[in-house]
Amino acid sequence: MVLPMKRATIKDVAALAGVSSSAVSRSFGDGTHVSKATRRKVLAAAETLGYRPNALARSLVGARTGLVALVVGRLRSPFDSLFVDALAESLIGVGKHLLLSPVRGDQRADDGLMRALDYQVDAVVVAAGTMSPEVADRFARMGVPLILSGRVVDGAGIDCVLADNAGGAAKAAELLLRTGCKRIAYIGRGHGAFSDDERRRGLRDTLRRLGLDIVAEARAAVDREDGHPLGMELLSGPDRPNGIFCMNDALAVGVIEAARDLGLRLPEDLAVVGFDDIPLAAAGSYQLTTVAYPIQPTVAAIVETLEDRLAGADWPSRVIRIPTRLVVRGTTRRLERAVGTRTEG
Amino acid sequence: MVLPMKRATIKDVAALAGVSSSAVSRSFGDGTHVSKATRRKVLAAAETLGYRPNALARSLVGARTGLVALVVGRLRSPFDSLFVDALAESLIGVGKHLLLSPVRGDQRADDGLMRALDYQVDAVVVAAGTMSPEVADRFARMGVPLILSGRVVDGAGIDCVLADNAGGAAKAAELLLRTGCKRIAYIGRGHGAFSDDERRRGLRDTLRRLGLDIVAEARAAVDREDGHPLGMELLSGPDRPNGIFCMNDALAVGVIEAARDLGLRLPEDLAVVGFDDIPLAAAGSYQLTTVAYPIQPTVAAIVETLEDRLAGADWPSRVIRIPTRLVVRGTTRRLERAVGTRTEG
DNA sequence: CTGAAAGCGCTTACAG
DNA sequence: CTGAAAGCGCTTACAG
Repeated sequence: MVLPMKRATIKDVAALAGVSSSAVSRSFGDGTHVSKATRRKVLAAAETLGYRPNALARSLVGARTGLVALVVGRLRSPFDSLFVDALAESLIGVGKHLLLSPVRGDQRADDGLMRALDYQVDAVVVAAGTMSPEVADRFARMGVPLILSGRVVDGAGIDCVLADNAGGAAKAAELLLRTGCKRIAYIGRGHGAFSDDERRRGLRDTLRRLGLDIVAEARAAVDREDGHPLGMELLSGPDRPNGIFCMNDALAVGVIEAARDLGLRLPEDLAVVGFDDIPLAAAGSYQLTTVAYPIQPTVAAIVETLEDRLAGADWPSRVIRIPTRLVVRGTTRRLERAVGTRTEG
Repeated sequence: MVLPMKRATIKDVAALAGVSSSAVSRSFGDGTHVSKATRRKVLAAAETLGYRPNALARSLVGARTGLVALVVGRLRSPFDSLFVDALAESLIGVGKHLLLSPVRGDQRADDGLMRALDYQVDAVVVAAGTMSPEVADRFARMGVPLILSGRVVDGAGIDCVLADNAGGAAKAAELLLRTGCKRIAYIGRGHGAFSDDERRRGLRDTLRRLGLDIVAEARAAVDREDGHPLGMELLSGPDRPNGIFCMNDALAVGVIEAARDLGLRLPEDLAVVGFDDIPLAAAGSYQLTTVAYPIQPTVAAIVETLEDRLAGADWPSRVIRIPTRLVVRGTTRRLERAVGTRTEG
């Protein structure tokens, strides 16, 4: 039986290589202030001992931990999991690791944020929950960058990355109008959720410019499962809408199911437009027209902002809007004059 | 403008409270060996300074880090993201934090595992990638528990948690047979993926016991997007199968799309059974019959095993099989004698 | 119960 | 280029 073996430390390597621990440390650092010969000896010793620097001890000295926390809610929508996946992968690319700080119940991201601080994270990305001013302030004072995903909050040192919600909603509204919808409804999350609010207002403002208004609204969580009952409700009433803009694709898919259960034809009786462009939107059974919110650019903007901040950038705060793109599929009617093109900016 | 403020340390608290750092440390520890009065003073001082122990420094001394790494691939299937979500949440419940170690391309989980080790994780859950014996051995020698999710690998100190794949596949096979399917195909991942292999064999063995065999097989990744072309291929041939068992629900949904594109009626012309029971399987548009692989018990078993190991349990290795359950929906024909019941064990 | 001291594994000025 | 020393923020025996 093999006895539990302690991890090799810098001292072990120094001893084997016949040098000081300083030399070992330098050999694993930027490689400066070490002779090639010393470095070679050190690396060889490290190899035989299977030595790898202890990231935790290293960060105690004042260097960065390489840890970035993500405060996130339930991974319900496919969009969320794709986002987490892309972020984790992207961070590895810049030598950082993602620490998950899940929060539930829509409330206090504060707990997750404070836990992250205990681990001396280099930065925190907040994608869910609400943040108290006290906690935000604390991050600012400690110089830990805070990046909000999907919402804008004013505050020194707080950067925000999110979709051009109003623009995307306007595109959806215009498409619905131009394809003949007059009674347009909105289904969203409600309760003051940031992106939801912006999308609803984007729709409303565009409609109002033409003298129309949202004819009905429903609020829910953001699941496909929630979309179904809300769709049923909205579509069973007396003054049925003939167009529905949904806060996201997951809800839209639920609405489509509901429309089918009611025997409505899409897009003849009802047009549906979603938001996100999750993979399922392209599935044959849904063919959902939607406002694409691309994940790669979003994650890239987050990581870039994060690196700028860690490099010392000290602008008061930055808001990056990710452009959206209308993807026209089968749940909306054809434009009278549209020919051939399926996607438009 | 507020100057960046250093985090309060144990010394700051000790000074303010007028005690030694030892006293502070004890007050934040198990609370033993401190008088109530001292403790109260310390906690008050900590409160005013906003002090919280540095988790990293704490773990340097030899205690645990509270970090658990998850080596995971792309979060493609909804099952994966639900799993990550449940695991992260469950770990918070026992005071641990999930560090994401994403790996790509199906290969070397080794990189992710070694990175995890650099952060002195208390344990690692491996849900993707292949692991070299050297790395597994290293974990064993260092006494860091390794828990495999979804696969069995022999090795000292390696525990495994996974579905009762053979049993689940047998249930699927029996249902297909009892509802009249004679030409049964399998669509899976191929390339020796562990669970895929077990499910395929479970199907084959059950069929063989009745003198039948799998009439066709297709290999793919595990996406819905992959299921479609494979379904097309399998269903366009001369000797079309009338029953397909898919390695997971995502693939099955793609197959359903393909069947529809070909004008096949489900379940009359073709029966489809999946595995996992993702939320989408219950959607009106799919109504997929599937072998449910429940996530909560799986995650619970993982966390429990992890805690047992950290508590010093030293059995050589443990394999936990999570029972599956057949959920009968619309993609399979009705049993001749079945009445009323939609779910059977 | 309490504090001074040593030490966890590293890095970083500081001399040489 | 190189090493001895101090120190990062904590905990843990060890005396008192």
